Amino acid sequence: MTKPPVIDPRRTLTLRDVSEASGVSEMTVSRVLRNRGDVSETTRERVLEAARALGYVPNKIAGALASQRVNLVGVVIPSLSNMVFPEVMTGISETLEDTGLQPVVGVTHYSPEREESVIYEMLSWRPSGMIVAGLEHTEAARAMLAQAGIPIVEVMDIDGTAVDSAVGISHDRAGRQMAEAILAAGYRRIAFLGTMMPHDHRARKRLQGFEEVLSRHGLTLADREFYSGGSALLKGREMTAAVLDRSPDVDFLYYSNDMIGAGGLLHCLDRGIDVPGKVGLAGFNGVELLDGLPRKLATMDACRLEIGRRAAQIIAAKHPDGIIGGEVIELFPTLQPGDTIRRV
Amino acid sequence: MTKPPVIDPRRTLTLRDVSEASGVSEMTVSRVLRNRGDVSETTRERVLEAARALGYVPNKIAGALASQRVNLVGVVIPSLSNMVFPEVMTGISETLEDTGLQPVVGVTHYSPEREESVIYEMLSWRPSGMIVAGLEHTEAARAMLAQAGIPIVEVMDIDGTAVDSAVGISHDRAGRQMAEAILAAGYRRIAFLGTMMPHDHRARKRLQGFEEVLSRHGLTLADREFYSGGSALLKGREMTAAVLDRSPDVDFLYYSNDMIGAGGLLHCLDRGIDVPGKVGLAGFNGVELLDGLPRKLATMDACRLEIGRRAAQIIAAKHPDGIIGGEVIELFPTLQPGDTIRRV
DNA sequence: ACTACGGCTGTTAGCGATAACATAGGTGAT
DNA sequence: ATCACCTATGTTATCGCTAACAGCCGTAGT
Repeated sequence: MTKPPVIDPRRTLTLRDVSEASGVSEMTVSRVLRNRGDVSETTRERVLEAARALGYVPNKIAGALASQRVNLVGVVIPSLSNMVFPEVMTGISETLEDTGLQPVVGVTHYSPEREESVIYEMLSWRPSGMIVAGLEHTEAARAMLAQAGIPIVEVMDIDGTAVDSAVGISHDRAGRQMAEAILAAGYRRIAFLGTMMPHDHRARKRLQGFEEVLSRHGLTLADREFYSGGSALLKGREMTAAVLDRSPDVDFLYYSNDMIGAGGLLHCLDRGIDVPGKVGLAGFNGVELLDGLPRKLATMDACRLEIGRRAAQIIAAKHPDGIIGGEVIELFPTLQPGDTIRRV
Repeated sequence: MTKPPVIDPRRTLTLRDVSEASGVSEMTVSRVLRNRGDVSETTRERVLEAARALGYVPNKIAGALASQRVNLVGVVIPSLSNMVFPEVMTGISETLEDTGLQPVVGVTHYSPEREESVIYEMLSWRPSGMIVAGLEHTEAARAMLAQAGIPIVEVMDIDGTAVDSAVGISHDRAGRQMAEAILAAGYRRIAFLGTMMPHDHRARKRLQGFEEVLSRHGLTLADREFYSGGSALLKGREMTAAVLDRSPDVDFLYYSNDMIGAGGLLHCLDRGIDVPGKVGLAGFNGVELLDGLPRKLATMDACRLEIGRRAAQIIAAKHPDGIIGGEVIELFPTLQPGDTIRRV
């Protein structure tokens, strides 16, 4: 009664193969495999058995086309290698886990053009939502996102205009806050050490806020040093050495991230410099790494995990297709003074 | 002559919209957008203009279904947070960039079941190839991969049987090599400090090779300490403290990764322990971080970038569909003695 | 002038699934 | 016994795009 199985063993299987093997219609197989609609227990078992025996893997491409539904969420981030985005990813995955949605990551390397093309590629797969780092995008990218008809969440930063929703912290405010704390502790000759990346808008905004507070107190940066590429820890050491060499009277080093801050801290300890007495230090991000250092670096956590979670929640909530207007969620980082700022 | 544009502005655009807007057939639009087949210059421009004006984004789902081609490569890795896989990813992205192929990442958290389901999900999108970390998978996962009819590359490890191709190093050999070097330097009371993860097969194989060399020299591990979760740097400190406390006569600490090794090193330096005179240390991976430490930790690089590149090359090469038999590429890590093993 | 051919465009038929509706039995209420 | 109704299954028509082939036109060769 069954057809002879003279089919090409290389050919990939379809619903039809399973349906023939189990003697029911393709539709019923589809129902079983998706757990949707009523199917009798005996049929269900027969179908599952056949599917398993054949090693059938559904074709989601066809499924998505037919159902106009895709369980993918695009996540566009600048980099995977700096510790901060993986943590956002963790928050996203965690939250999406229970929703049937799945994150798909794209990396832009801080290039707006690459970001545009990554967004284009992703949208062409018609995801259920998009999470994009930052508020700065090319004109075209913004337009695509706005038109896509799906929930868009821009994360990390809220200083600017969101396409739809946004979850993040104010980096400007974070910079100010750190400046206040440093000034309150009595430091006055302050240097900045950071990345050279022209498209790291968040670092830029922090510095901006930072400098503004300084200037409000009649101060300017005593020195500044930039780097790009290479081992951040090592760069932190080198930059710190350079700054302290060049400006021996500097009494505070403000780093654009914890990794170079940690390098600077190690350098100071090596040199026997009194921290935080003679020189204070502070970074940004609150990375786990800091816990293992000989002394705890002052920092400000960027709420990375929480940002990922909230962003994913927004996507998941809108999933059922009620196009609600975008919401902007501001999170507030806490200052962790650590051991590298004088206590007042 | 043109239909009144009374269409729902929310509706997502299709080829038909562009075709109507530019006055040519859908097929011609498709040809223009894919740069395939002959299209006159004037038509091409008209179409591109229309597509741009409308903000049309092609539907790759439909495209993939029709053409039976998907430009995606699935990459399945255990984790994003430990520095080693992001680097593999970098090698992969880099190499895939010129091929029109695009990596899609899935994370398993070292869980075989999760790995199986990630693989299933990915295969259901019919990617052009798969890159999977490790050689150990569930029965079902192996079967799916083998049946998929696409190039499969298992990366990081070559001690075992590959489903198709493999690119990696022998962790067993790496463990042996490190043991030889340690013994050659005269250390005899050796402790191991590592992760508790039952599914980190590569760490297990390294330890296995390591212990075998010890036992060939009539030795066994003097102590061992395991951890899971938390800040690796901090854990490294804590574990090291514990071991040195418990077994004060230990003269070498072999760590399963550089991060905890670095923590251990910092601890020893804090305590003023003579490294490498009284106690030697070694890690594994060759992470960039080490460059910034006060002293360079002995390690062995895992060829991560190169592994990513070679794996991607294999996928790209097979892309045109000649199902060549699998190849196994062994890379050879080099021992970097650093400053934490006595020179002989 | 006739044929051949290459450049350009259109037509037709799926790709493999699912939504929506249709149908065959059984069940319970009246 | 009749009808309404629910369960379990099948049928039909897309989804948006591309492969494959078909057609038209102009130019060049003979």
